[in-house]
Amino acid sequence: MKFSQATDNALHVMLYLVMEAPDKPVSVQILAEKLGVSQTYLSKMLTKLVKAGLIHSVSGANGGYRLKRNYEEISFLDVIHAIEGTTSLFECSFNHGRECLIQQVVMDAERQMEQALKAKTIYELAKQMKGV
Amino acid sequence: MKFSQATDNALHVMLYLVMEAPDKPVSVQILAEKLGVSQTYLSKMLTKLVKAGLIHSVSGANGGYRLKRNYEEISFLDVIHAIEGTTSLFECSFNHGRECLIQQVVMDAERQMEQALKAKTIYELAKQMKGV
DNA sequence: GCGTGATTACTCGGATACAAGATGTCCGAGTTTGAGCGG
DNA sequence: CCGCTCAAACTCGGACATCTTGTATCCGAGTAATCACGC
Repeated sequence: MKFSQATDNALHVMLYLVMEAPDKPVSVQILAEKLGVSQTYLSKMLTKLVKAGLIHSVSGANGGYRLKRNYEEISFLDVIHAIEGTTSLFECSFNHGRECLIQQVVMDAERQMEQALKAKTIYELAKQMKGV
Repeated sequence: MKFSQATDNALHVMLYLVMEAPDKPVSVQILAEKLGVSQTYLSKMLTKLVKAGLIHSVSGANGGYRLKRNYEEISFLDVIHAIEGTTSLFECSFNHGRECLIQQVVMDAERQMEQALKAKTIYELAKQMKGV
């Protein structure tokens, strides 16, 4: 159980967009270059971010990916859910009559983590970095 | 990113041992039967639990697996770490000069979850279930 | 009756196979911009 | 100077290849308890 590389990339892309180009579309080419990963793979993640409604895709010449209007509100959890999916991290595979108490304990802990990720926005982090 | 089936099994095995046989060794055969999984696969997880120091293995006839003395103190986190490993869930793969703030945010959230898992013991849950 | 050896019931660990998911690449189709060309 | 066409620069999405990891099985080696046998 680990966060995937894709999540790592997605978070860095979002941070880059927020810091460097909150209003202009940026091509995959440039984003991939900045991160040092392949264009085609990065585009997979960007597609997921688009489907999750975090960014827009602008097709055609001078196109690329652009943040949506409400980019200040995008949290870490939003990005992570877009890439990793929103299903619970733990699912009991046994069907012992009552609800599984083990599952409840683990899911409670999971919610703790999600709450922390939800509280922190990309925008907040960007401001913090510019301040440095 | 999900908790593995193995973790699910391990937690249930531990709960079973604490509830039903805190002092006697139980063979893999019986444990596997109770959970409805294969013996050979379950033994892999038990081996990990042994290496993590959570249980003992008793070889020979009438052998099996037995809890260690301090079984009241075993937390969910102990079991999960034994199976999943203790490495951090998130590692930034870019080496931008300074430390990665993204990583710090995610790791902070991770620690929140771990703290919740550390606070809950298997023994506590067993008492709770017997009370029902 | 007592010791010795064989049998039995276990764990332990390595080798292996298989499936799923993450990672990574390639290419054809659609879309918009902008430049070039002809009237 | 205006409008039309065409090429270029993009994204989009599917098909595919590869690698790692989780899941699962099998089997031989080692170990402890128990039973049988012989003295």
